[in-house]
Amino acid sequence: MSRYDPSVIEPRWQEAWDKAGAFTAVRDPARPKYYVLEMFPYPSGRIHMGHVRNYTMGDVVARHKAACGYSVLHPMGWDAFGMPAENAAMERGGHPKDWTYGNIADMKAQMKPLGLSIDWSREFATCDPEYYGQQQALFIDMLEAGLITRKAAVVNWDPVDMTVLANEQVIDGKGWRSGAAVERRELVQWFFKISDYSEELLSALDGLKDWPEKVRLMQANWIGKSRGLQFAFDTVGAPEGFEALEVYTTRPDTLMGASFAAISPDHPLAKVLEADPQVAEFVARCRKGGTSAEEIETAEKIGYDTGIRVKHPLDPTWELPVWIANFILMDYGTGAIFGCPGHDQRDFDFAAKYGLPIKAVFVAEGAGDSALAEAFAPMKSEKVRYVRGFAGAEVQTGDEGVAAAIAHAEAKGYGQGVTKYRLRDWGLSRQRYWGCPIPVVHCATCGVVPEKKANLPVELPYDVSFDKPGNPLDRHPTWRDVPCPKCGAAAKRETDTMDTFVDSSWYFARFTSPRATTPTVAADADYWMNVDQYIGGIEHAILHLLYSRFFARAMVKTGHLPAKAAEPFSALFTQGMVTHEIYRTTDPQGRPVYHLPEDVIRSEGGATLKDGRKVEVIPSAKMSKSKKNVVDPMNIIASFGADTARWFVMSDSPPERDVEWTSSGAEAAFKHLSRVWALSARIGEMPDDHEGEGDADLARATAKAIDEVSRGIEGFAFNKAIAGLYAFTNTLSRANGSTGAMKTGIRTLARLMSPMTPHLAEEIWAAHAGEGLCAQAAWPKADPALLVDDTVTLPIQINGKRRAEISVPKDMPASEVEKIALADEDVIRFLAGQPVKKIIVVPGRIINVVV
RNA sequence: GCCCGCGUGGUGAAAUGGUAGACACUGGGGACUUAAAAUCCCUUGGCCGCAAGGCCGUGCCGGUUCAAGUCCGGCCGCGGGCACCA
Repeated sequence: MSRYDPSVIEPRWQEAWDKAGAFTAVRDPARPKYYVLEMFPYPSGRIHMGHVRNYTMGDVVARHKAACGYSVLHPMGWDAFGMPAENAAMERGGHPKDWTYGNIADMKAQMKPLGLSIDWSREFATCDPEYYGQQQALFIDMLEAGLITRKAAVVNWDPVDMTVLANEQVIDGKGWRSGAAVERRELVQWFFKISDYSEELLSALDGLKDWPEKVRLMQANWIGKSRGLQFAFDTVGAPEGFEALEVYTTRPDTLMGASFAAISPDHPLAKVLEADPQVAEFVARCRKGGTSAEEIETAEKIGYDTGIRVKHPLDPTWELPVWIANFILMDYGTGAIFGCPGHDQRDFDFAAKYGLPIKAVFVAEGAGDSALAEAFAPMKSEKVRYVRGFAGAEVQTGDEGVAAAIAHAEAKGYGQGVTKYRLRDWGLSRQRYWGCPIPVVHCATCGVVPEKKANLPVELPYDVSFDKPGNPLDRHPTWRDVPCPKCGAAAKRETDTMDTFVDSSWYFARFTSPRATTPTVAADADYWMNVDQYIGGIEHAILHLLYSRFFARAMVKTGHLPAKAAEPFSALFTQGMVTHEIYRTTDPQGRPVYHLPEDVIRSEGGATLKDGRKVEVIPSAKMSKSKKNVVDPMNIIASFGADTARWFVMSDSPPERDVEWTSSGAEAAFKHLSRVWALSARIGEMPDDHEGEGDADLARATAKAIDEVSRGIEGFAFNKAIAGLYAFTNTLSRANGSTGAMKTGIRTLARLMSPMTPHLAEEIWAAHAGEGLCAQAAWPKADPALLVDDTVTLPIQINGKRRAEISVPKDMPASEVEKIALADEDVIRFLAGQPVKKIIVVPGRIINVVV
């Protein structure tokens, strides 16, 4: 008997599939279609275990659906623009384009041996001019449809390198290269008007039944719909034009607890006050640090008393001071608030720091003894007492209290109920080279002019240098100087490029007609859209998926997608991440340096580098290029083959859960596949006339395996499907059935394993006279009659503790079961003559005797 | 800081509110072998017990229920996202 040798088997079958065109997606109106897509990779150059897990999952689904008779589209491409290519150019020289295409070639060479059922004829990279040219066409259509606008936005500014930084490049408030303190600076940029779709993107979440609940919840919170009160304070001592100060609050029920008003450092009033050098200095202090929400909200709260006062809307004699505060965001509401330290933690922290009054409006029952509460008159309520309130208003809490307060304001005429969304417009401008050029020209006379579609793609120039920080397009000698497309006068091309999220917001649509000279083709988009199953990491739960939902709507509006594709992903599965320990040392400047697992020697007590230096081990976290905690699946494939790698990543851990990568399981997976190989060979050597015994049991086990594996795959419980395959393999290898029954068993096993281990499955299929390619054979069906056992074993509990069990025919009436249970000798022993109060019989499940 | 999730043996895990630990990994014991590897068999949550068997056990504290890993309330710990990482 020959040894299981994947290095011989796997290339053979990959060639056979190629030859048969087994995975070429065909638009076949006679068959139902199925579009399965895994989030496409960034071409870092190396695939890692997260990729293997992601693509194997998609491949299992694709192969299973194909076997079930669907016309399957399972494409692959490259999310190829982005900062790492520019960083590589800066660090190692070379060109981002060469680096990227080199990486694509390397990664594709690593993916091919995995034996994925991908239609490679549809492959593209987002940095292909044929792709981004169509993206530029979409941009122009969206601009004309009013979906794009220009406005000022804050960016991270590195004052030494004189360049814009990504949040990732801001470390502890400092630029990653220069080390200079980062500032927030305003820049005029392009925006997609995604906020126009806030309500629709929110309400349509309800229809996404096959999305994980948590992703819908995260998106809903991100969109952040709130109902609140907008009203104007009358000001005292404010500059001209600021006689009123508009504020928005989601807690108008706490209006009587107001102790100050505060405005954002970016508020128009603050800008006027900046004429005062003291204010200017304070505002400059507020601008220190990066733009990320985390940084802004965890920064120490600082404030500046402007000396301006506002009158409380319910009592004109009651004046509140107006502060400028760094924690007020201009992006949300009106950029101005009233502070109620009694009911808001941030306001409380601020008031405590600056000695502002803290007033409670609601006081919990039982807390009434505090000096604070006693100062006010008690009010009626179950849970709270209203201390200071609106004249004549009933005391209410929560949403009802907010609604009552809004109604009160509207009746009295000092404010209106307003619905706001936290969702901001999507800023797409990036001051970087390696992205899709924004196809517009700035003309002194015509203003902003879109490029003519005939001139697309606006291609990136190759002759650029990365020896200076900043965007090389900005200083390119000729690329930016072009005639105005409208008047022909000398004009300048936009040098900002698009956010890479734009590239990934429509690639799924492009896969339906990847070579077309328009972004999409109606017949193809109509047939293939929507994506029936989208698979990717939970880290994309908000941004990528929300942007894609917006883009699909924009493409419907501009005629590039059918209306049904407004929600582009019918079903979503978010796989868990593959995690790994992180290995860190520090450089002489005290900055962290990370090390690849393959460069680290891990031992019982700790870890060292090969040169003996000690390495700090940080607990397992998401595999990321920046932390270098990535493992190379190529080593596993080289030693054990792709089927082992695929089997290993699909077994054990449920796919939605994070899994820590360990090397121990790989060998075990290989051993198991070798056992299956040996089993297949043994059955192949059985004499044709062997009669054996237990064929009926074997048929039952086969049916059970088909059922378990099918349900496992359909329910995204691949680990359970594999558990079923282990059980069936064990049964089959211990069985002594007739030759015919054994062959049926091993053929079924091959068919059931084929989504996970397609090469081994083909080999076994061929050895046991399966017709054609296993990859193109129909999925087996379980005989339902064989799935039900005639007798069931029922546990008997006494007061909820399991004490005995009985075996009864599966359809025995409950009254009979009860009698048998009470006659059981273990039950009699445990009851010890106590009278039975109650007996619960759950048919086919359990019996509980209560005494 | 805000939003979301997760927590079960030595390990990965399983369990429509109904026998907790299926299926594996590791460990232990055995068979085969001159020996080792490979392979096969048994065993493997903890404690008590010669055994039969018993008690305890799903991060912690409480609650609902005939019955809770599962439902509810409160904590603790860990992880993901936070709009210019992809």
